[in-house]
Amino acid sequence: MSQNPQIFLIDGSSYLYRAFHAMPPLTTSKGLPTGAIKGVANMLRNIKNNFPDAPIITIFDAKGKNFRHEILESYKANRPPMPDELIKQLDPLKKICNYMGAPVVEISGVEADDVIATLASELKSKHTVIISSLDKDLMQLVEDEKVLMMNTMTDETFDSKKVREKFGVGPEQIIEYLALVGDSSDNIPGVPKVGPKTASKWLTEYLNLENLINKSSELKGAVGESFRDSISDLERNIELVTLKKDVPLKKSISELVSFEPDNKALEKIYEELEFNAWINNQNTKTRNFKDANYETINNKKSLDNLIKKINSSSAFAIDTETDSLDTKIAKLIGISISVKTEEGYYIPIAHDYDDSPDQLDLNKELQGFRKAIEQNQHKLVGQNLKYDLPVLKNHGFTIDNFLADTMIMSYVFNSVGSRHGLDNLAKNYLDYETIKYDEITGTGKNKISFSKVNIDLATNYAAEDADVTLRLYEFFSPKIRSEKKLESLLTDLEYPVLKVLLGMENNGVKIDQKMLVDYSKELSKRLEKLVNKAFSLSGEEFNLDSPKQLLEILFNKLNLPVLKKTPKGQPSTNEETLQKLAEDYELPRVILEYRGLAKLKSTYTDSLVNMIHTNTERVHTSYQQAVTSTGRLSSTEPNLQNIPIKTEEGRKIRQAFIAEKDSCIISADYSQIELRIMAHLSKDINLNSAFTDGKDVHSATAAEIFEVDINNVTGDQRRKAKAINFGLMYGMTAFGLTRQLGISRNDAQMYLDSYFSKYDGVLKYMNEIREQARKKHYVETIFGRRVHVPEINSGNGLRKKAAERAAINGPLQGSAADIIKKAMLDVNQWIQENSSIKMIMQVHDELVFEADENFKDSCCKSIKEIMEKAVTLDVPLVVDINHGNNWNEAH
DNA sequence: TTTATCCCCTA
DNA sequence: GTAGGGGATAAAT
Repeated sequence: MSQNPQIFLIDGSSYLYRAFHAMPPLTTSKGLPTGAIKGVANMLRNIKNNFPDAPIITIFDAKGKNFRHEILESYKANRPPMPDELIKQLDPLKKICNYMGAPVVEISGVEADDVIATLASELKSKHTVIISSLDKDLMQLVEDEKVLMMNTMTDETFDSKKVREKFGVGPEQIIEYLALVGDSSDNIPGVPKVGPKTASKWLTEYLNLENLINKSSELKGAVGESFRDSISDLERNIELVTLKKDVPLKKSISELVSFEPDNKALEKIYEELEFNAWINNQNTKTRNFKDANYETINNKKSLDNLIKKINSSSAFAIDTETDSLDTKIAKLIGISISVKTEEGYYIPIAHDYDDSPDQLDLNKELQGFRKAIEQNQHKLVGQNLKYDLPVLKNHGFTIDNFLADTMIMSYVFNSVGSRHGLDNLAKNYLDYETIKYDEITGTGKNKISFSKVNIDLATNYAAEDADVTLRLYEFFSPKIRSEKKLESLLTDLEYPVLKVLLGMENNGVKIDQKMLVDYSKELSKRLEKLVNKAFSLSGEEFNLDSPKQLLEILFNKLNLPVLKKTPKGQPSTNEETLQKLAEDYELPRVILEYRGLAKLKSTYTDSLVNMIHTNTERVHTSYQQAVTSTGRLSSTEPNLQNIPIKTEEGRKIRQAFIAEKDSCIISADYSQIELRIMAHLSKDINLNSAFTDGKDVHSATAAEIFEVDINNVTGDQRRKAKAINFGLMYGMTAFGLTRQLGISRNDAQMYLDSYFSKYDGVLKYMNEIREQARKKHYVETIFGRRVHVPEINSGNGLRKKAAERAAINGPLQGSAADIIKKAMLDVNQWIQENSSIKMIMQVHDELVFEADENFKDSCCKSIKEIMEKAVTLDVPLVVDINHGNNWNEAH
């Protein structure tokens, strides 16, 4: 290592874009976007923290064109303009850099890279220059002992050896390498057919471009031909990728190096940007909270002390460590508690490794602790309690209440901004990097059970999780408490729903295993026949499951016409395309049938059987309460919300969803709930009257659009009206309608115009929603749930339009989700008094029950009534309800 | 072993 | 056109 002092040159523009896309769309309470600022500023803080003595200079691209545009007109022509949301963040960020003592340099007419090259060449005699950037062009500047490059995101440092490893050529060859390969992000065309492999091979063999050009006749094949054709472009490419090292600077080097920070101004701008965690925290610890104190509880005295603290606290966080994600079999390895931020306690219970120390026994020394938790359960805070509560319950804790769940708090606060796992929340809201589970247990085949984790390590990890959970609780509490609707949504809807979901997951659903296994065998036989048929039609064997191989057969071997391409440019083989091809060819028809049956077998028959729990012989899905942007639940392992229904074959899967002996399945679903919500929210007269008069809504719509009597609506007219009604809820476009109905663009537009002229209340409502979204960046459901649409003012037209559609859909889908959640609470309340029925599934607008055969009719009557009364809208809510021996019969 | 792509199932 | 989960293959690691 060189003895010269280090200095950092930061490529601000490069990190700005990266942070903009990587960070959640944070804004201040006034709506100023801050995600990108925070990302870049955080990186600077880390550098300052890790290299406290190194000066930093930040370089940004100046606005406008530069000399490279004169060399190549199309240079960077494929770059979209900088989004508005990003432009707004430029000035505050540059201020922060300056205040931190990392002066900003931007010079017009050249790029940031040229400025960096100039600074590096001036500084390298007296400093070790570390260039921090994501841009590979800068690799050309690397010189061992003098200039290094670093990717601060991944902590990779590049010397010439690392450059050679990554690109196959040294830093001095990078310019010629780039001239050969080109750069798609800068829109510099390289030599066609020459990629990284060929370029490094040639440059290693011929050492430089000059030799390569002189001996170009030796180069073989199509690649050689392509090279000879492109020789004239190479000189231009060299000019484009070579960085200028003689850019005139406005400030002297010594001035830049000795630039002084302004901490007062820095505090002030952090306040304006609401980076609260950074205020008064100049020294940035990335891992441990300042003075955090984590303790292992392994004797009676410290346990009693902890119990006292729990008793006198106003809220305490709890987290369980176990050996399985399945709560039904998970064994409790330890429990962590935090009663006060910066404090955390870990009680190891079942750690078991060589020399593991004695631990307190759950049924002996920990009895008093168990009582304390039970008695203080109304003060209990957790992160994803749907996991911890059943685990605790299975280990003898009687808990059916809690104070807060930080995962749900985050979800209600902003369902869109980020994922709601603890690690993410700590990072996004506390600026804190947690110890990761994988770090202490390892991954893949080296992964060890938590019981094998050293207790000291486990204490740091687990106590930190409890500490972070309590901090998150304190972070979200005031924010949610000040918004009464959000507070009510959280405590009156989501928390009670969490408890209902616990019950449903525990109930599970009975599956007819034999039937599914038999069906799977039948499918295997039919699939084998189809495979053989496909082989004989195509003249060779291939993997029908591989779109890539199929594409080769269909379009290259058999030369079928390419009707559609995938987003990545490959000819598509999706159902829609194959359907059209099937009109003229047999193979696509066989593939379609194969795909349908293969999907049934792999996704439903086989995997559903695999998910039958050995202990209960039932399937227990996991409902995710903090995933969707709109408030809906989602279902995983297995997903019970996408069981087939549309085809006869598919419905056989539903026949396998059965009830215990002397019980039956009841299915209750809301009819047209989202359209009814649209009627309620828009107050459109026509739409409202269709529902209040109990008409068939699609026929009523058809009657309006086509100006016929509702009794004379044809099947085709109703089908079209139905498509329009559905499109309505998805933020319909004429283009979408065209595809759905297979009609011309003009006709689609005509139907739309006709619709909105008859339903002008709907049109008005849609415009109002878009307006509200633009102003507030979110829309609201009937229950006051917020659906954030951060890209509503995006400079990118496509994204903006997509955000508008999401804004229109949000209140409809979201209110429907609110309503069925409320219905679940009401029905569950009623179930408390009726042991003869269990709620077993929720499928967005449908609730499924398993009920005693003897009481099925009275159950149906009660459930229908409760669900229809869950909320009162301007239009009636209607529930269709049925019972049967299986889910298919009940639907 | 992980990640990306394509395809397809639901409300 | 909205909102999701997940299987199989192929490439990247």
